[in-house]
Amino acid sequence: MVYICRIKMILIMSKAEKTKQFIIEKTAPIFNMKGYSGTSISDITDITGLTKGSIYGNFESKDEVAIAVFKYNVKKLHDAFSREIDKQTTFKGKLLVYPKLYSEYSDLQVTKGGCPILNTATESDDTHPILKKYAERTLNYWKEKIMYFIDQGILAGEFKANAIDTEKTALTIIALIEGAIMISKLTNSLDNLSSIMTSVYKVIDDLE
Amino acid sequence: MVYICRIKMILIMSKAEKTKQFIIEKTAPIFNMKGYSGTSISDITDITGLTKGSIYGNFESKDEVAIAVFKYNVKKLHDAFSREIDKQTTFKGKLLVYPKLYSEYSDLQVTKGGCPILNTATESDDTHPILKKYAERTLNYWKEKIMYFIDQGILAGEFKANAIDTEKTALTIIALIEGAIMISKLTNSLDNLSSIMTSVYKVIDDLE
DNA sequence: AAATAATTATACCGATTGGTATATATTTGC
DNA sequence: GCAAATATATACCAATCGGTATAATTATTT
Repeated sequence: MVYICRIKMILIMSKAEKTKQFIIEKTAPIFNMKGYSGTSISDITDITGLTKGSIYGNFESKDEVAIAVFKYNVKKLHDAFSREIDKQTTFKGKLLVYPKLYSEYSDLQVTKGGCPILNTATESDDTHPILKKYAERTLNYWKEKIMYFIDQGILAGEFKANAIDTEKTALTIIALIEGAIMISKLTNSLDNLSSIMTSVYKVIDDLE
Repeated sequence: MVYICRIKMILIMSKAEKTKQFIIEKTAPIFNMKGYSGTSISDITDITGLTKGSIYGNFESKDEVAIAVFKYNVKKLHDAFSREIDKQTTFKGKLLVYPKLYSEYSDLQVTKGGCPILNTATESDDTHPILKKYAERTLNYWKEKIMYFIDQGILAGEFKANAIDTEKTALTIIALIEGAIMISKLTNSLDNLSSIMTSVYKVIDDLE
């Protein structure tokens, strides 16, 4: 299903669209590792093997590449989690996918350079309002998703009603995960990552 | 006491040391907001009113300025918290200073641009090993401090013995705070900050 | 296969990057 | 207050920055 879609997509795509996608995929890890201001156009031409003219023939500006790359990185992460979440039959199970995936594989394999939301947020909150807006929207989308799982879990009788501050819980889970990624990357320790993930487990456990 | 020390320090300092300090103080918010690669030497000359020759007469390189600025920002934050921590008589009280200060004032007033550890960590973990090392050491210092308070709290009978994973708790508190700062800055919401701080309160409360 | 449209490469733009050599002020020790 | 030491300013460096006009090359349509 996914594969058929993918092949079909590639067949339908024009040359320009393919090149555009190629640039995005090749550049994604660079932007996520070096950041917006740390990534230069020559970084993009180096990694893609294309020339400046080709890059600017497919994108209006460095900003446009950065935005496309951010969306790509987020989608990649989103798909990886959705695949696991869809397998779960309970809402608690769906929520537990977050700490489970992070403590098992770590996000480093999905998007090289850490969490794109965290990276984009910390770099652009004082400097790049456009990228900031994209990061903010993504964060909000994630928060709403967690809140939805909690609310549905309450309706399904999985979690205790009345005593839960849904938004606070969602924000706490996100804060723990993002803080854990930062710590884990800084200390080069997957142990630290999974250690903090047990705290996320507890937050979710405390809902019932 | 603090003021006397400060005046004495200024009197003893040579011209160069004063200029050096002046550059650090003026540049501190810039580096914390725009990051290492986002801050240029001309940003430094602009904000200080000095010339390039003067900057390079006092610092060997941009790296050296960045390191000095990082240390300065950390010390500023450290002093603000230490002042409150020293007032507390119990170890639980000392631990509670972190969520208390963050939910009351927010760190934004102490170090403009957010938490220097978080900013430096996310920018330099894949790009700047020297700055990364400084951020890592600072994080470790903070972790050890929290662990010390928990351990001492256990010895003093404030917290329950045996059932506490000291390191995990310290990491969880730090992750929550750093994640909260990121979220709060991204969403421009102090409500989100204090909301997550209540989760830090709970982590500390659960120790007893 | 030819004509047209779209894509990529080349060569360039002015501005800015981090950094330095040297000249000019300014402190400092005596 | 004078001389030596230090600190600051000026003018410059090659390299790189993001971006563009145009030429050469490919795809696509007919």
